[in-house]
Amino acid sequence: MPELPEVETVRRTLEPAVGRRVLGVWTSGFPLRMNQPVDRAGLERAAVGAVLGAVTRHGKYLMLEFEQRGELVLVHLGMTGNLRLVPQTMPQAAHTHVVFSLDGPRHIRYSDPRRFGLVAVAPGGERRREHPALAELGRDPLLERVGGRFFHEAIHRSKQVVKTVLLDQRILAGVGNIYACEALWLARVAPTVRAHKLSRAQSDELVRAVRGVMRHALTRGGTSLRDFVDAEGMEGANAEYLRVYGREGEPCLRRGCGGRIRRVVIQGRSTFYCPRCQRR
DNA sequence: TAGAGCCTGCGG
DNA sequence: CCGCAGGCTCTA
Repeated sequence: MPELPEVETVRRTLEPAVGRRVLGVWTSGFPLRMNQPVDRAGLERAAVGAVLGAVTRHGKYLMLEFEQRGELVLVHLGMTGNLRLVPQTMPQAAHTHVVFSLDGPRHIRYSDPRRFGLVAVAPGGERRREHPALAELGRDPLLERVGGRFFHEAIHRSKQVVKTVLLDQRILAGVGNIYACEALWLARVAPTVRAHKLSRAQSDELVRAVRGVMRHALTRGGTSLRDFVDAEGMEGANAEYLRVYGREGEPCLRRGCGGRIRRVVIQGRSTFYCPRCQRR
């Protein structure tokens, strides 16, 4: 479900919880990503009794940071996860797996029907990269300086196709299937091009496109295709601005192109592009 | 470095 | 019933 713009939207809408004290943690007992059980004792150690100091993000990972504590809570939404700030009295939705009760009228609930997500404890501060999920994360294109030089350097020896490289979280953190397709369309690069074939200029263009489609999506509160909602339960409005994703067989929206959008499978993921205007 | 696997739900 | 889904991880 969520890529960088959606996760950032959740982060922002979670901010009202900053300053609240965590009173308790509840877990469903169901395992999450890779059948890993949620470490309830660890969550209690990291959060209970502490004041939520900040909600930060790197790529698709959210981090709940607590005042006067040495650990943070790491959250990844997988495909269908969501973090909601809801009234304590609201009935618990199906597939709720973690709840942080707060000293205010609302508490934080994590739900995830497919259980591909992650709620875990990681060391705080500079040591956060000791957690395996963060260890190899690449640069966040909206938080860090990422230029064509960096990207070109990272991929110029790769034998992979460019779509695969965009999805590699060790290079750019936060790009997912939708925005990879959208950025490639915007940069006029076919997803099947070998990464090492990209010129420095095309790398510049592609990185700019990644940032562009993400910033734009963020201003719309993210893309809701089926079930994405932010912490307040609001859907994003970006779906109607998608240029290629999900548009197989429809006309290319580039002025004067006249091509038809094709769907191919790359790395097991549906990939949409215009064979007419995206260079291969 | 493909491909399978992890899960549930939805739409055709 | 079948295929497909915004992600990641482990395996051959």
